[in-house]
Amino acid sequence: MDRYLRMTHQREVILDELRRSKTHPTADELYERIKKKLPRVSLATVYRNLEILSEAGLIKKLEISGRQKRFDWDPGEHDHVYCIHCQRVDNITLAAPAPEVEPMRQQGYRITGRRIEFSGLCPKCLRQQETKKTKGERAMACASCTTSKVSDTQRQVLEALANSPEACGSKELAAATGLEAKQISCQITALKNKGYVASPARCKYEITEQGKNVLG
Amino acid sequence: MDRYLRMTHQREVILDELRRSKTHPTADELYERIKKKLPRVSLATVYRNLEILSEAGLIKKLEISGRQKRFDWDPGEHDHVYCIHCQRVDNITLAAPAPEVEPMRQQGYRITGRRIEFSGLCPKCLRQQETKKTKGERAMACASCTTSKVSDTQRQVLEALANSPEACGSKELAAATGLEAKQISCQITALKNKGYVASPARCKYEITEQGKNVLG
DNA sequence: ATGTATTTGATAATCATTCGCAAGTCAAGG
DNA sequence: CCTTGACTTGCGAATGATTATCAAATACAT
Repeated sequence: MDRYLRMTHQREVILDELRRSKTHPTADELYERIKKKLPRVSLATVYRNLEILSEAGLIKKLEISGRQKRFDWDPGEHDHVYCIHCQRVDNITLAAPAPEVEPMRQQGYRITGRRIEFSGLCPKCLRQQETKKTKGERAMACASCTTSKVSDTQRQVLEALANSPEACGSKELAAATGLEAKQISCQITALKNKGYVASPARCKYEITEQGKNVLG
Repeated sequence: MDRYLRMTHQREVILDELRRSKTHPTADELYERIKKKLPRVSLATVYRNLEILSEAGLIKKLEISGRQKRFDWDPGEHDHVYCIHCQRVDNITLAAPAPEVEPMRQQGYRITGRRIEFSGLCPKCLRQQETKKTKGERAMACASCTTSKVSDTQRQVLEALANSPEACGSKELAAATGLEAKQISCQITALKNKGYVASPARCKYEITEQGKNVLG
């Protein structure tokens, strides 16, 4: 005897919206889409219902690496790949149909679930990566904090800042440049030292006049 | 040319403390232990160094299901089980030595990593579960919100509250009773309706005189 | 229709983790 | 031994994702 579950309008829309998505959206992404149909929904409602629906087995909550959880309209058992660059998650079919079992109750555990998860670069990010020939930039990133001229990476960051209408955080810069958040903060520090970037508020950055000259 | 890595005292202690732990501690657990040796360390330092050390490949960051990340002194490739009840994480050895591969670049992805993760009940929680014969309590939990007498689960929660010297949150109650957080909040609501529990502050609960009578 | 358990919206709270900053350290080169 | 500049640390405040609270609104069996 399961707990009673009402089919409210918002519940319906949430389920419907998830089912029509080919990707595995986060609660937040789903919320943005649902707002278009139900402008008054609360983010909490989306979270609540995703939780309830996955408890009821109608959908599945994916706890892939990373911060945000994603949701899958298909509650059946299957595995995933995620892109370490853009965080996208896709289904994947294993070559060996038999996953693998282990001596039941290994170490005294009673096993009730298993999860297999691959990671790598999705086609899109792969292409992007190849055209950018990253060179040894990454390891050198922090060493370049004091050189007077800006590196390619720093130029990228500066350009992103120049294009932003207002001060933005490192997350946005990471998204705009396609660089890792790690790198961003390091580059920001370097750029601040050079006087090309200013921080009007904590965690917010903007390009200085001096910085614009570098780009120009 | 890797980035220059200093071996500071705190770095040393953090690495040492992780290496001597048989389990896979969270940053927070590690912090608690390290504080005993270095009373002035900052939690941020622990996080920072765990991140740096795992980037350097000296340790490994585990992104197991759940909120907190855990750390493994063994950076070699191996798989894990975690207890869905107490969150403990252990190593596990697979029966089939060859996990499984899939047609490289499936769906256009360039695969660079894979993770296999089992879940279940650890020996300790298994025993605890068996002695408690949970019955159908769980499904009925919310339906019982209005019955006048308290359920076994509610009694458990009340006892935990009675034992607490001050008002406590649902997380603590979950820990004290071994129940799911979900259930706790439901039971708290029921107990508040009955007048056995009061909430002196948001998210904090305490037992009322009336509640104590029920227990007595 | 009606009573009532469930659900919603809005918002505050939580928790794990990260960031900014100023002060402190370290190692190599004078 | 003393500089120097990159690396680190402690601290507190900020972030981001998710969850909880609570009064008001709903949906459903009867």
